[in-house]
Amino acid sequence: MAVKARLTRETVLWAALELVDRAGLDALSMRSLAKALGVEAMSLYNHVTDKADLLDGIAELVLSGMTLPARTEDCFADVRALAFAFRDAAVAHPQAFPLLATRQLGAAAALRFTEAALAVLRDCGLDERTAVHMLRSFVALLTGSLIREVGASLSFSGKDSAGVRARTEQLAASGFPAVRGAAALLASCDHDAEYAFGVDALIRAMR
Amino acid sequence: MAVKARLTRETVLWAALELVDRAGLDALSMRSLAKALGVEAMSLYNHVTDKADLLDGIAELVLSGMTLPARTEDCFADVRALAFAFRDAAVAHPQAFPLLATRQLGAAAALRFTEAALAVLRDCGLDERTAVHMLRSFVALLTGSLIREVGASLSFSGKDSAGVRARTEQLAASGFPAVRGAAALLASCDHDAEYAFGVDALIRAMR
DNA sequence: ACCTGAACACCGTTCAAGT
DNA sequence: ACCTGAACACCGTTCAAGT
Repeated sequence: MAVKARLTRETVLWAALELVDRAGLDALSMRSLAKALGVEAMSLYNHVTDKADLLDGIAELVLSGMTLPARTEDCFADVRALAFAFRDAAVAHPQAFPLLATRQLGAAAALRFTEAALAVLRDCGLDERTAVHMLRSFVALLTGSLIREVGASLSFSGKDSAGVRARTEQLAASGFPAVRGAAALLASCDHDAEYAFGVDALIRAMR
Repeated sequence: MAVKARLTRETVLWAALELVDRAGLDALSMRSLAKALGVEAMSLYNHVTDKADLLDGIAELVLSGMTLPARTEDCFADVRALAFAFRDAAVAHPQAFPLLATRQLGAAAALRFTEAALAVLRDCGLDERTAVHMLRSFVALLTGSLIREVGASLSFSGKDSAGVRARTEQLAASGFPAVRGAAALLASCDHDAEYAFGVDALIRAMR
């Protein structure tokens, strides 16, 4: 709308992220993005080399939006805060998160986070090698948790009580005894609490 | 080749998985799959409802190929064995793994694994609620680890020593002190050891 | 330097028609 | 019941042409 401003890589990436937030990853095409910008599809190629580059750019944009927590005197609390900063950045753009998880983010965008995390882990008394291992374990846990969370989105959060009840009954009738026993627990998921459980478990392992 | 056998859902799914293993997810289209089966694209719709159903079917196929380890007297060793059975199933079809991670696998295919894991965790002395939390943390860690592993594939495994050296220098020149210090460790990744580190950390937290 | 329009070689999916 | 062929409404990307 308004006057058609000159395109830049920044405006293209922001518009792409906005489109993904609003309509999902499947709705993002070079043509639909161009239309949202009031421009022809081919104009985009002056600012991104191809669609893969566009997706990389979106991932970097989301990652660069992460606010790193201030340090405190408690290094374990700092680890926890970093984990939740990661989550905050991800759930701010849930539809875009698969891009972060799936593609190898060219170190550049991730380095701020890596630097902060390594510094905190070293302060907790880990040697360099162990700090890197621990960082990788944390990132894997956080990534896996968030993939489940954004994949499950509404239906699994427990808000949809009819769905939860239906799933509980289905699990209870599965014929697997341990599954039957835990049916109600398996049928819904408090993502925030689940995330905290995992983070705290790894922190416990660290001590 | 040979006589053109009648299509079934099974043959369609197996051919799809074979195509993904050989040429990657991007190479899988209804048309390319049909050609591989010596058939027209529209014939596939007699056996899968649409492409999403096809992808679900592939995910289930991979998951159903998992060999669950026999129980031992050591429940913690059993947890570890389950984690590596999960990894074995995934790396047998690395190109297909993003399908498992991304989509909500309709419980059915995952239940065998869930049942085995819950039983082992209960035997380790966890109550029902904690066992479910712990299972979710494990699955998140394993999923996140495997996404990194299949995403990084060759280049990051340490085999490509020129690449490792180039990445090390780049990280060392990044201007981030903690990153610079750990540059060599960050530049490559022994996926098997990394996986074991994460699994053992969570097991330590469990005890 | 940046944007456009037409074109190419693809997609997933529908529908009516065959057997 | 299952397979086909033509068609529809899309894709990403190229290229030559405009300004």
